[in-house]
Amino acid sequence: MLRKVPKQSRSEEMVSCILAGATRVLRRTPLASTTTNHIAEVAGVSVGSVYQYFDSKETIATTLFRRHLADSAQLLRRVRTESRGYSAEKRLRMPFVELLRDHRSDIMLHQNLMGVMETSRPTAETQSLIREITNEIAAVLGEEFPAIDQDEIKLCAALRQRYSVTLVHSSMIDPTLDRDGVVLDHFDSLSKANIKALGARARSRRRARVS
Amino acid sequence: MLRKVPKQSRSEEMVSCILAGATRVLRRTPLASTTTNHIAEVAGVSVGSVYQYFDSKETIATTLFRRHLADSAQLLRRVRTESRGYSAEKRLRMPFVELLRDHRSDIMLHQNLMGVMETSRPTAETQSLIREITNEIAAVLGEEFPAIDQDEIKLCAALRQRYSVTLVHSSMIDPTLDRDGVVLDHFDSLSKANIKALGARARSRRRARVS
Amino acid sequence: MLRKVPKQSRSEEMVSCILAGATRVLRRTPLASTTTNHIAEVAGVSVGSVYQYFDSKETIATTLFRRHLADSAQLLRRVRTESRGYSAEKRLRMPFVELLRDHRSDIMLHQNLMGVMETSRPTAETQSLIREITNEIAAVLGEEFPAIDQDEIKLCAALRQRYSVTLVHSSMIDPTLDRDGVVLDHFDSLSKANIKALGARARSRRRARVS
Amino acid sequence: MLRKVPKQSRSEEMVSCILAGATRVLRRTPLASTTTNHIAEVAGVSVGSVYQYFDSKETIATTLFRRHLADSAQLLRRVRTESRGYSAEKRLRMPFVELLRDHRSDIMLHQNLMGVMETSRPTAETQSLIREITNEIAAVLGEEFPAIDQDEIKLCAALRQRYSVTLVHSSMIDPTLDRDGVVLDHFDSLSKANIKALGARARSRRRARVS
DNA sequence: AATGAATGAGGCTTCATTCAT
DNA sequence: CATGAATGAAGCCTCATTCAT
Repeated sequence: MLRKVPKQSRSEEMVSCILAGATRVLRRTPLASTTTNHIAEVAGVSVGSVYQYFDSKETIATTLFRRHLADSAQLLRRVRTESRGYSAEKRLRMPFVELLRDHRSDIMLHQNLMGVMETSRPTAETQSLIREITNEIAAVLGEEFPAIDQDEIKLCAALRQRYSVTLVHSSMIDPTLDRDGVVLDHFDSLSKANIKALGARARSRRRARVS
Repeated sequence: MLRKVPKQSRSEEMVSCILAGATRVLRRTPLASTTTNHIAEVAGVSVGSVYQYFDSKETIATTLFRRHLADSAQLLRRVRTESRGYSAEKRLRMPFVELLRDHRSDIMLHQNLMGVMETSRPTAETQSLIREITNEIAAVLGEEFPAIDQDEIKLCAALRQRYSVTLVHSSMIDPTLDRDGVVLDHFDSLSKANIKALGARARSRRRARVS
Repeated sequence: MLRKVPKQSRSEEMVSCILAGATRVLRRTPLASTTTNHIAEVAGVSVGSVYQYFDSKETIATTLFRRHLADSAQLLRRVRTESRGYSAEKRLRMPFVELLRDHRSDIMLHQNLMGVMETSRPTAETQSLIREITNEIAAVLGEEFPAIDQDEIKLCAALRQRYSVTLVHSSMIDPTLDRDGVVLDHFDSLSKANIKALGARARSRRRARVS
Repeated sequence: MLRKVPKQSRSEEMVSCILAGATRVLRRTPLASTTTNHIAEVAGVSVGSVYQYFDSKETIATTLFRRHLADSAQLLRRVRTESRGYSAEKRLRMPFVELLRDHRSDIMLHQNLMGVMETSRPTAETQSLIREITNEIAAVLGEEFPAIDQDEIKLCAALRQRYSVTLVHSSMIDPTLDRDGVVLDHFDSLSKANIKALGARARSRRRARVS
């Protein structure tokens, strides 16, 4: 994805600069009206240098998005390893709350990053990161429901991930959701339904196998 | 919203043409890379005509989004009037299934429409349309639970609407989630929980009144 | 110049309406950013009607300019016939003062009308109107200097007309000229020089003829 | 005024190119019907480069006008330093003749430049350049009449400058006025009157001081 | 590598003019 | 004739990208 993998510290610094600049810009400006020149200016480097390391502004946004995904995956893994013994519901609620807080403090930035996903087809690396996140969720569910089929658990995990994301984004858009913990209430409802559905599907499958 | 309210039938036709063209374009192209000229071309009208009625492509998308909301409200109303006698759960499932199908057959179009919501603050008219949809849901719930307080019903309706939207969009962002009816299973779980909660509130209220 | 000479009262009314509208518009808007549609709107008629009577917005401005020239010529003629017996200097000062007042009350309008002159080559009719004005000035000078050659007088008249116009316009542009009668002082200086030059050329011609 | 102050020699060249191109265009085309693209094309640079340095064609014309003022000031200074010993009248006539010739060989260009003045309020820089020109005239007068009060001389210089401009523009609007040196004759009349007035003031002052 | 000036395709928008009603 | 919606050529301007220094 990077045109050139930075090997020297100077190059790494350059890339960090550009990404930091882009982050600052995307916090205030919709991606559509962001310009490469502006990113370069804010980053304190020249446009030429931006093109030294990135193919286009979409590439920059995508990189930023991948970093965000990687951070999220890491958060989930950390919480999972540190929370053994608690119920799946609790273990999955914690990172949600944290992500919610992160997003709220940088609404436009995250809207911009989401926009990247919506506009371009996800790359293999992006999909792999998403899978990593789903796997983390699935791991927690699997520890609570060891009897349930792995595929089934992965589906539930994927759905849960999706609506977590949707809820976070909804909370950024819809001001009525942005207070009194309404979003958390929704999350809890969906979470309960998610786990109940898991049980239901498990039972129906067992019945199907028996008959 | 429209720059000029069409007075002659010719104008109404013009607006329809433009919206139809925009629909066709947005089914294939992300809003960001859509151009006014392209919409005009596909619509078979001149750019000038587009600007006669719309300020920008965003305005067109917003109009389309409002039409979508209006269509959804109408669908709910139609189903409600045609399904008297059935259980609330069934009466609310039907339009969900239909909306789910609609969205999945036009994923990019609906992603584009959602993008409009995400980018701009909702207008009074948009909010009013959403309220209309909530009211339809509330009406169905109210017919099944005539004893329950209106405010209580409205709250449940609002929550149910949000869940539904969340699920539809989740299924849109990752279509693989709809294998094996996973989304529908989750909808059913949520729906049952929603109605159960309503019943619970009804009973507790009755108890409160008795004692 | 007019596409069609209005014969019926309705048509005349139409033309008056359009010119009145254009006048109102050009009082506030530079000709370059004036639009036919706006003129029509302010005039309270449809664009189509404007094109029924005028070829283009330039034609409208030109017509307005011609009316202004005709008015000026009429003013000069009136003052000339009513001021016999006074010195040429006084007789020519009076209309200047009046024109100065007129222009000051409608600065942008007159700037716009001048712009028409500067942009397009003057038509035969325009030139004829200007000649009419020059002739009025020449008549006054001729009455005071009956011995001087007619051609010489016409040249002086033309120059006087030109710098009168230039002074009026300068007074509109340069704020330092717009107070304490500075413009009038200039006019008087130029006027005196004009008349002196007339005498000087007369003498030099006489000398040339003699030798 | 310039969007960006050219730092590299390449940039200065660019700006010169654009101004040269604009000059060539404005010699043939009224500013109103001049386009940025056309200027760029004639200048042999891309539109983008034009916009890198100028906000609009008006800005370009304004720059050209300022250069013209600066050139005029320089001309006056040069003539003044090279003509010591001659009478003030002769020293001031020379640059007038030259400016007259310049303007007549580029009538439309100078009409366009004047148009800029008429359309926009004069900036501080423009006013400063005009003051510079007035100072040059005042310097010449001051050398001939060292006894006269500076303020008095400045007033005469300012008036003389205005007359000159008025005459030059008159001859531009109607070139036939320059047959037989009519404009020059008028200039001489005004010049004599101007200097006579100065002498008169000088004498009256001396008298005032004596008595 | 870094720089930043130069490029120019292409999007946006206006508005003079036409023409069906 | 009057109307005003429709047209589309043409100007404006931006900004992703290149490339000489």
